[in-house]
Amino acid sequence: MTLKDIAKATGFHVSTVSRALDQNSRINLTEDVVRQIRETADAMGYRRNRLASGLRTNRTMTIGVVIPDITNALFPPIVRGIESVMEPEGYASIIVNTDNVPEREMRLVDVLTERGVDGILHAATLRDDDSIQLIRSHNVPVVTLNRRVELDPPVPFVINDEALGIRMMLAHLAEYGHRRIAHIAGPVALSTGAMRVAAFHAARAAMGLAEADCPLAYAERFDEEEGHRAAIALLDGPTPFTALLCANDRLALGAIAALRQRGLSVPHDVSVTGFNDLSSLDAVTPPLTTVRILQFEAGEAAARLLLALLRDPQADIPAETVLPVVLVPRESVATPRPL
Amino acid sequence: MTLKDIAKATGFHVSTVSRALDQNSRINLTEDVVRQIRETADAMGYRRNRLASGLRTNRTMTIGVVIPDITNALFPPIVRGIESVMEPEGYASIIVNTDNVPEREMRLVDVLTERGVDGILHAATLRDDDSIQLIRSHNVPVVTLNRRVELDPPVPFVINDEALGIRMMLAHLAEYGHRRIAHIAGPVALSTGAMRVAAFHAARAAMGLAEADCPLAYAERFDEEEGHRAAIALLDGPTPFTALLCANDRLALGAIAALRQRGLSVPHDVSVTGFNDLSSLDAVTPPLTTVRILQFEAGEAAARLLLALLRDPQADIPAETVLPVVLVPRESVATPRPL
DNA sequence: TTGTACGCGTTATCAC
DNA sequence: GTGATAACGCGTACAA
Repeated sequence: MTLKDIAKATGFHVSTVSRALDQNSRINLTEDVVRQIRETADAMGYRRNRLASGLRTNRTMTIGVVIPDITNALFPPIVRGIESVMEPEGYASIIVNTDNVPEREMRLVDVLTERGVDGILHAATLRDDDSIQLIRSHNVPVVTLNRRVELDPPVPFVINDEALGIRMMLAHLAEYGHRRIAHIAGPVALSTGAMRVAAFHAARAAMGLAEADCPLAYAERFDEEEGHRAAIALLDGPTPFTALLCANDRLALGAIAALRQRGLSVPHDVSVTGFNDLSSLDAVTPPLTTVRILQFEAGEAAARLLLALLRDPQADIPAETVLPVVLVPRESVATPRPL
Repeated sequence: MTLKDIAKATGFHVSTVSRALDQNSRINLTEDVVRQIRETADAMGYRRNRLASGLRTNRTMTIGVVIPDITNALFPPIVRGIESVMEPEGYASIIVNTDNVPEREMRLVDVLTERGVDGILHAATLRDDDSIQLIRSHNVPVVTLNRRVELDPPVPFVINDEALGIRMMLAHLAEYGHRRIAHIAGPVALSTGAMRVAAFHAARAAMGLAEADCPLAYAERFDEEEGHRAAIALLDGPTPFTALLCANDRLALGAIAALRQRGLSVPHDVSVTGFNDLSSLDAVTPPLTTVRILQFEAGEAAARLLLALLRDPQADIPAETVLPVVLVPRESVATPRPL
């Protein structure tokens, strides 16, 4: 079923049929002709060939979504948020997983641009990321979300209020009486890791906690294994602590496992906190005190920004969107036991 | 950068360039010409336009992946399994979420076929599913996974050994001494729900447990809310039970919440079991006894089947692939307390 | 071994 | 208002 078939069936010319089937050009046609063409097109089950259309218009009505790993519970809600905005507008999404490997990222961006995606939503960017440059060199609009990239000219981004989250959590721990608060920082190559550890330093200083009392360990990935390793490193370090503020939930889960291995109870011996509020964290033991971020909404917001760019590449869209976060107090924090 | 540009730069004709850049037709060309063309193509950064290529060949090197909901932890590993096979072969995936709504399913299949996907992996099929017929009417190869559809001619599928899983779990409970075992069945519109409840009946009878001692409740969706509702219904029913075998993990989680609300302890008052072994189920309280299925491997297997079909639509591939399951005993099962 | 010519399905831009 | 034509980039039967 092609335009040609409909043309033959109705007796009109292909171009007339094309116009009748297009919302915009339809205005130049007699209402009667439009109706007739559309009816037989429907009857014959005509469906526009998006490849041919894209070849002609340079628009595929497809976007690329770049994420680190869909099995990480952080990302599926983001993907659904994106879909909830893009799908009603007629856009489909090609999703690729980078595993935070730069080479993979570059190749996958190639995969996307080869298929002529109209734009890219990038939730896997590193702070210094060549793939963004690559995308730009193809003149493909891009918005990052969850993380940001530091580049000139700037890339519009949608992130969470990392600083506020860390501040609230630190204040929460202080309220319980903690003065010796350790931090497991995330990878500094990611904006989330970097921003959270910077916020930790700033908030700690502002609250008058001594730097010497608040030891730090850096995780190389945002996962349980690294959380475990970093917690052990802190426990084996010279500085005692009563609370452990982790840069995300998975680090916290790993840290809790490590503390238990060392015979420490959470929260009675050490309080532990996370960040993100992955689902079913209320079912773990103890239910984890954490910071809730807006995953679905981040996807929505970024998609809306991209949509504006797709309609008009010169559109003046906000460069920075920072979504609010909420403290979720549960049971992994208690009053400190005297050291 | 098009073939035309390379042709101009090298002095050869477009078709010669096209051939030089294609693995298969290259054999007809002088080695020297091929080298020269490929070198300048590389230097000029040529990349084949997959749209134009697809328009010509009817192959987009893109497949469609239909799942119910990516935020359901069951599916991300499946998606990665698919990707692990398809991506190295040059295929990209368009992923769509049906939410188990038939109308949505139909529209999303349209989205996929419009974009000319070469094949579809369908993990969201209903037992009686019109979207599969729709796919077939477009002559697009399809393999279902996780679930199966009952259609003639049959659609190749990759599923888990549901019957074995249920049998093993029932035997496990019986070993602990349970004779009064309730079942929360999944939606019978899904092959997983139907096969598990059928297996429950068969295994129960084979083990000599009285049907009257083993009450049933049907969930309308595989989620916590329905698990909760069904558990309450069983508790309010006339038949007492000491164990509750749930058709999947999420139903079990909901059921445990319901039991607790009624002041019952798991596993001391009632043993509860799940199916699937979603990640971090070992972190919940109590750690859930369940059946582990091979999610990633299911994705891999289905992708390999589809790949065979993409190479040769007439390929003789196995109609049924049943992956092994493993019982994972944890702490949600104990010896029954006398009624 | 290389070049010619055409068509895939659509749409933009003419002319009438 | 409608029709004719060309072009998007590529692949391939056919000719040379």
